[in-house]
Amino acid sequence: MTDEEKAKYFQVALCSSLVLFGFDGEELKILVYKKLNDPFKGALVLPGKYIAPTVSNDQAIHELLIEKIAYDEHQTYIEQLKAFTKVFRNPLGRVVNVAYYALVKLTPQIQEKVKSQGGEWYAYDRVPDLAFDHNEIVQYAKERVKRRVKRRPVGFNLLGDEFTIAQLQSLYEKALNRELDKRNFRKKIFNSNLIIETGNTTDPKQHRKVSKLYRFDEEKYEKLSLKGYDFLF
Amino acid sequence: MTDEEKAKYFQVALCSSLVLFGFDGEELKILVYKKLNDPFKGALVLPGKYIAPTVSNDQAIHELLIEKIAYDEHQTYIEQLKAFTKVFRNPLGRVVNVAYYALVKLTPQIQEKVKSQGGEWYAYDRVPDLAFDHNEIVQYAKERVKRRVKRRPVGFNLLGDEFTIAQLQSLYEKALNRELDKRNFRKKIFNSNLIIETGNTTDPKQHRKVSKLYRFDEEKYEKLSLKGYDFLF
DNA sequence: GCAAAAGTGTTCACACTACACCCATGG
DNA sequence: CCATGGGTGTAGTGTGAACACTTTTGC
Repeated sequence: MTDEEKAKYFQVALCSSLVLFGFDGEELKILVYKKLNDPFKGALVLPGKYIAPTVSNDQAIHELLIEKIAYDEHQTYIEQLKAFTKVFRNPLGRVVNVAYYALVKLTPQIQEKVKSQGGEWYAYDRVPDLAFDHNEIVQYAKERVKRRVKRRPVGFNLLGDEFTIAQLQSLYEKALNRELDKRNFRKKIFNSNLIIETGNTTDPKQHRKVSKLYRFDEEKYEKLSLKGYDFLF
Repeated sequence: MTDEEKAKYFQVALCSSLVLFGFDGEELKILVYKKLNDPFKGALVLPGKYIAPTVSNDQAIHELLIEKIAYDEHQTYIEQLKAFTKVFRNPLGRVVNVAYYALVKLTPQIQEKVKSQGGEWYAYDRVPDLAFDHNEIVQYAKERVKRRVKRRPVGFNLLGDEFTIAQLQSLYEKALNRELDKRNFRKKIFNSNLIIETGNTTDPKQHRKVSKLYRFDEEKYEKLSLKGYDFLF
């Protein structure tokens, strides 16, 4: 490649946006911010950042998650969505957005950190209009999550170490956007053998009736997934 | 963003590589080229090109397909795979590769065009080592195609307007990389109701016994897919 | 005693699997 | 007449969907 060609091609900027899904045991939510500077000052956008040529996208997303929610990387599922590449998606010039999504459990710590950063959570199906092409990114992320949840047990990243079957079901209902039958749900989950009873129960003061707590059997899943096992749903 | 920041960020180059799957009725193949200039002169690579900041990726892929195979865009399935973004994937500098894959039927015209361009087809499971991170891209593409073929009738793009059930089955066997039972295959395909008998048959001179030709019912598929219908397999 | 949430089985329909033989034709 | 490839049916198994009542306990 000649110097001239290099000058022609090497003038694109890179950024990454993140569709962060948080589950608080009740609602599945998406994180957005109000933009503090131009372009689109005041508009709502996904968390994101520009990426210097020397920085990897993974590194950038990692930094973004630290900065915005002080996350625990071992309990967070992250995956690239795809590149959003329209020529005029950003008024500053050609900016390619390599979008990601992540799934986290909403702990009080995260809630606080997000608040201090000016972030706002919106229910999964009530995300307002966003600037740039971020509506499209959110739409794409939702579809991806729906599919993933059906075929891989990614949902467990949205729950704590221990959870009740009811919480798990509620999560699946939110992500799949439809109601599920309690008995069928339990059957399916227990048949998968990927859930282990921990022996603990919920705090009897919080609910009428205590319920058993379970955890996800990661080891067994690793083994199964090596054999090309598909979850279910 | 200050001018300084702009200078810092706007120095990435964009390229797109294409994993082109071709089916000739027998074998499912992938197209590669021998690289004519540095870096990696002489190595095998996927077809691809650098993308100027003013050109969209879709446009670039379109041009690439025209240039390499003179394709018919209405009979070709194209989809973005994802962005490959490693910092040091290209010795020239930071180059983000937004990879695509496409599915085409190998007509004699395409075969000829490819030959004249110096392209070579390799059987799906016998693609040799490629330069850059193209092995990884091919691997990713194969997995994507396998999944797509299971859930959406994309396979039909690899066949002509009319095809026999045997051809269709052979294609599925190649893409899924396993053998299928003839009777079960026919049952599944006909139950989907997405296949229409055209009334024509294969040329009696070519085979011992003529067989019926079918075509894909695109209209019906459009309707079904709006309702969230998943193909099968 | 009642509201709220946990927990539990059965039946039916459908889809997937495995499996073997006859037919038409060209050579 | 035989080699090639097209075409066909059944039985068994497993999975998904629909559906209602009992138990516990805080108030």
